Amino acid sequence: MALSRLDSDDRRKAIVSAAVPLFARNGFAGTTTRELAAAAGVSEALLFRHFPSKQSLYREILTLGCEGDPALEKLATLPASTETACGIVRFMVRRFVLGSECDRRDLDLKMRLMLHSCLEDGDYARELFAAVAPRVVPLFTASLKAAEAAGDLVTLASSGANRFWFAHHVGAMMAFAFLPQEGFIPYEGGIDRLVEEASDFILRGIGMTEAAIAASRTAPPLQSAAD
Amino acid sequence: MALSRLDSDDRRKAIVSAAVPLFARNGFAGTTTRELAAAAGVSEALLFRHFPSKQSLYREILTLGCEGDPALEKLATLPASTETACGIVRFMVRRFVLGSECDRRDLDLKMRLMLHSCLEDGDYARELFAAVAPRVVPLFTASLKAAEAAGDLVTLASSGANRFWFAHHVGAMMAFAFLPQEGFIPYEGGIDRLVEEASDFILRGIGMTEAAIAASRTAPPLQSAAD
DNA sequence: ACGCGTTGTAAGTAAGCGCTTACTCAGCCG
DNA sequence: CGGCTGAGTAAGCGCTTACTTACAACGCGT
Repeated sequence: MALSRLDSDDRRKAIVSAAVPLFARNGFAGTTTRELAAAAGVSEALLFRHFPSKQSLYREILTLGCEGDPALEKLATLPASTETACGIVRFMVRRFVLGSECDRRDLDLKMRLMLHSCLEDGDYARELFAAVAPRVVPLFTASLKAAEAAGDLVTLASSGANRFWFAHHVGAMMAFAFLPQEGFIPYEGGIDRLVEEASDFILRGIGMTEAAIAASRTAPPLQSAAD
Repeated sequence: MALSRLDSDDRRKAIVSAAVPLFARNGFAGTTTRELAAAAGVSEALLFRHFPSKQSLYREILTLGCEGDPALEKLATLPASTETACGIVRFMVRRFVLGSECDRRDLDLKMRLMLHSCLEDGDYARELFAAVAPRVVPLFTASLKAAEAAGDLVTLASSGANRFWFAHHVGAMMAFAFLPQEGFIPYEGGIDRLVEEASDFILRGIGMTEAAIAASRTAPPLQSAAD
């Protein structure tokens, strides 16, 4: 096997990135070290030189996977407003259903690791949400307040953070439903309509007025625009 | 091992019911035939006398698990109405978060099998939803129409079935979040408040008026009452 | 009492698992 | 060049896996 020599760090990274889809697809118990080595194009022995155990390779993948989405960084620059609240919802739903910029595979892998974690100890899921939440939830709740002040949002007793999670749940569950080749929820209508209906459902759910929802429907997607 | 002799059918059932929690907890690849035999209190050999393979035992569990929830039968007796629509939503959310009548374990097992299926081929999930949907969705959409006629529901372009699935998604995802010992979503407030906020979120989302939502909040839980 | 089908098991099997050992070879410094 | 270091592997270790085989014990009709 003609194998180009890499330094330790690059080889580690190569092994990790080759291992991600395997663990995502088959889970920890369902993936063998032989498969991992073959996918990385190296011998099993080399795999164990770089990682003391299969478990430690899996752990490394999960902790690396906890690094937040770069798309979240853009959010920080947005003003708290009705438009931002609506934009976050529509962006999130579109992303869950369609994936990020036509890259459905990356979403697929993350969702699968997420589900595997959820079936195991939940550590990965917990850390992932702990990393993501502080970058989105404060902006979202602030935007809810701004929308309320602007008369675009009904005043509710419900917690802003919880409303964010409910919104997330609708999107996330749709992503799960599309994980198998053939989705398992018999939605009506096509994908685009589904995204719009789900977004509208959520916006109504968080208390947005019909006028604000209608306005957001034709607004451009999220960008760090003027206030 | 002093083992009471059972006839073939009873032994099969005993093996299946012993196997369910193992497969649910550890998945197919993560469960060994030794563990299965030990859990059923029989030898591995007997296990293979009753099931030609580990896979066939797993399949049997999944197909048996597709049989609908008895609680769904009661629904058929309900009239299509605002109260029924609200009742279905509140019932579903409570069930997903708290489990059926204090039996959280059963819910746990079904959710886990569901997730495992979702990570595999999705067949179990698809069949389960195919079995459940026709018993709930028609009543739900009919109730939406009745609510709309009664002035309790805003008229929307959105499909009734899709609105049902969105409602389901909020509840299901909360159930997933509570699968690990420690939930992985940082909800605010206690469980009861969470159930109420989620239900209200959904009811607003499907287009229910605030008045109807408020009325349903104090209504008794679902029962086949008079119209 | 006896034969016979069914229920059950102890003791395997080959194959595959995670992981280790003992080794080769390329590159680099003196 | 010669010795050293670190990347890389072939081969196989001990153990577990899913699955089999050969045989024992029960229950029941005759």
